[in-house]
Amino acid sequence: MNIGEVAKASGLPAKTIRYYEDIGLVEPARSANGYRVYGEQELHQLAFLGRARSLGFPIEDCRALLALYRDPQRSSAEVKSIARGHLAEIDRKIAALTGMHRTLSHLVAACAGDDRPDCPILEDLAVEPRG
Amino acid sequence: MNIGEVAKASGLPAKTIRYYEDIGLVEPARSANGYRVYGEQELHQLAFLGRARSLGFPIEDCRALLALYRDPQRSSAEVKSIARGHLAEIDRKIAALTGMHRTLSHLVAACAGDDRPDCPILEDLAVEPRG
DNA sequence: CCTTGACCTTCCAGTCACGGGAACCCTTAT
DNA sequence: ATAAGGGTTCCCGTGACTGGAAGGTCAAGG
Repeated sequence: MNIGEVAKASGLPAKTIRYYEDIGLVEPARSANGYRVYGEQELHQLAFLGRARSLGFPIEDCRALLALYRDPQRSSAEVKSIARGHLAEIDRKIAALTGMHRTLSHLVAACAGDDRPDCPILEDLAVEPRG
Repeated sequence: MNIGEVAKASGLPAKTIRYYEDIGLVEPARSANGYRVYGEQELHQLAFLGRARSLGFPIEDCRALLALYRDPQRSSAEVKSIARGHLAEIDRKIAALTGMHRTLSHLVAACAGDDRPDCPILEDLAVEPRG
């Protein structure tokens, strides 16, 4: 398969697939004309990466997960540890966003949104320095 | 005030303050020796930016908010519109993260985490391409 | 045989919001 | 004279791609 077919089948853009080769994630063979040639295995691995990325795993986690995926001697504990780390990161991000949401939604609710200049949102942002 | 004092008072790193000048957000005067010189007004504006950034507003939103902050003729409607746009973006991000969290927490719960290779997490990631 | 169009290739630049570090200048105190 | 602790500019790196330029390859049609 050429990169276009693999892109269609995996759902990843060709650009992304080349990038993954660049950083050593999935390295296809080359045909005589220099085109990338992918087999079923590479296709599976690219789809695996796409799914992992869609769950928000950073690339380095994906690299580790892919290595475990390839290794029949892996322990599920290693996989679970990576997933738990990522889950903790997700929790952190949700907490940060939830805090912003709470503050901002209060401010938005308090703002008249008319043509006068008075605005609780700006008043909140204009907090005293050093206070 | 020199950049160090302003950094302390505003809570922003000096690097960030220089960056904000680079992109035209807050442009201080210069003293004879080339040092940046900040007044109270600039300090307030930098603190304003720090607060806006801590609520997750992207820089271009901050630029617009700062312009409104400076403009006594502003309408609160403009401020509210920016805030609502950002709030929508936060909602989008929370929804995406919540989806990841749901999937991942199920998978983590289902994984034994022992020294055997069988792993529901990897099985989920190894979804069939094109299916 | 030539051309067109759809592929493919590499490489470079840009994204966002800074942070690290080098190399150098200014001021004050010892 | 020198050392410490400010300040300055400039360039590179981050994460995970995306866009675009310049050019090679291949199959079909006139």
